[in-house]
Amino acid sequence: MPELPEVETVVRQLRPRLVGRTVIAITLRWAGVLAWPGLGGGLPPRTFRQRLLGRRILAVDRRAKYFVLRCDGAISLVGHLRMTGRLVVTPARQPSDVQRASQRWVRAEFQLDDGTCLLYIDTRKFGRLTAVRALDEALPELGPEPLGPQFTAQWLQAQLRSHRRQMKPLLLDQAFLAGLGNIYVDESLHRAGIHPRRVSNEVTRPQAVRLHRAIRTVLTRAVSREGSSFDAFYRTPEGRPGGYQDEFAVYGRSGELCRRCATPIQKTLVGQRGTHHCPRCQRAPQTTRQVHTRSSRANLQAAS
DNA sequence: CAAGACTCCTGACGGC
DNA sequence: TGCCGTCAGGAGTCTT
Repeated sequence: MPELPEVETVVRQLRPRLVGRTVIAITLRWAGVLAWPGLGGGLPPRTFRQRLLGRRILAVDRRAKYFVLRCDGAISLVGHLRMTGRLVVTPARQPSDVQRASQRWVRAEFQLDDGTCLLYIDTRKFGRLTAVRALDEALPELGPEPLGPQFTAQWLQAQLRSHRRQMKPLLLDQAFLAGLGNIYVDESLHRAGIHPRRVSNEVTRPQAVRLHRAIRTVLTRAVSREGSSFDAFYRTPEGRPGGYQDEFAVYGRSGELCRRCATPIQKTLVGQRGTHHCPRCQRAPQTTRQVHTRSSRANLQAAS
């Protein structure tokens, strides 16, 4: 599922093909793709077309997991790939085999002035598109970019202390830190040796420093490998799978052995999310129940 | 403020 | 073989 590294890859590969192009026609194959939260149900197709037709694409950027096509006339085409969204540029005449196979999942088509076509493909229909003048009309509250200058170890430590939330859902919260998803949160927490249920204000200073470095390392490596592909869904706009899945330490490895300590990786549910961790490298926080129940006290005595 | 439930959607997969 | 139920998951919204 596209997270920061995947969207960054998409944006980098689309940039040379899109910058300078003009949108000359738009076909919406599924109007629901415009249902944008926080914009009164999203733009009517007519408005969406009016805002974009004839615009020249000036830049292709990323913010969090959103892609942003900045156009002249101060209009931006903004979108989210959610689970199964893809963007590809096809030479209109000769779509590749991959593109032909995806035909039934094409939700929007943008014809460009050089004869190519930008396709927005999305099997599960979770992805969305919109067109706005100011970016903050479309984007919800977002935390800092984890690869940007604002994300420092000091900032992270202060923020962790000022919240009292489980680490997994906190790092998934885009208003806290923007761009991490299920995969990279699990990978980062493992690398930092922090249990996904650990409460944020109990994370020690050295752990916060390690987590900061882990997030940066994991994301940077994942970007350099063009993201992660482990199912049929994520492919780069050039049709290649990413390579970072080869480096997964925990994600999708439940039952397999931790590469650091050879303990079997566990899969659990944390905040309604499938969560992978190593029970030895990432020690579980002691819950009040564990501390106070009679049975645990008996266990402790038995153990000692 | 935190956390859980529920929703959207469809392909994949397990069970029989 | 084929049908059917279940699951996955980003993020918004609603409830506890």
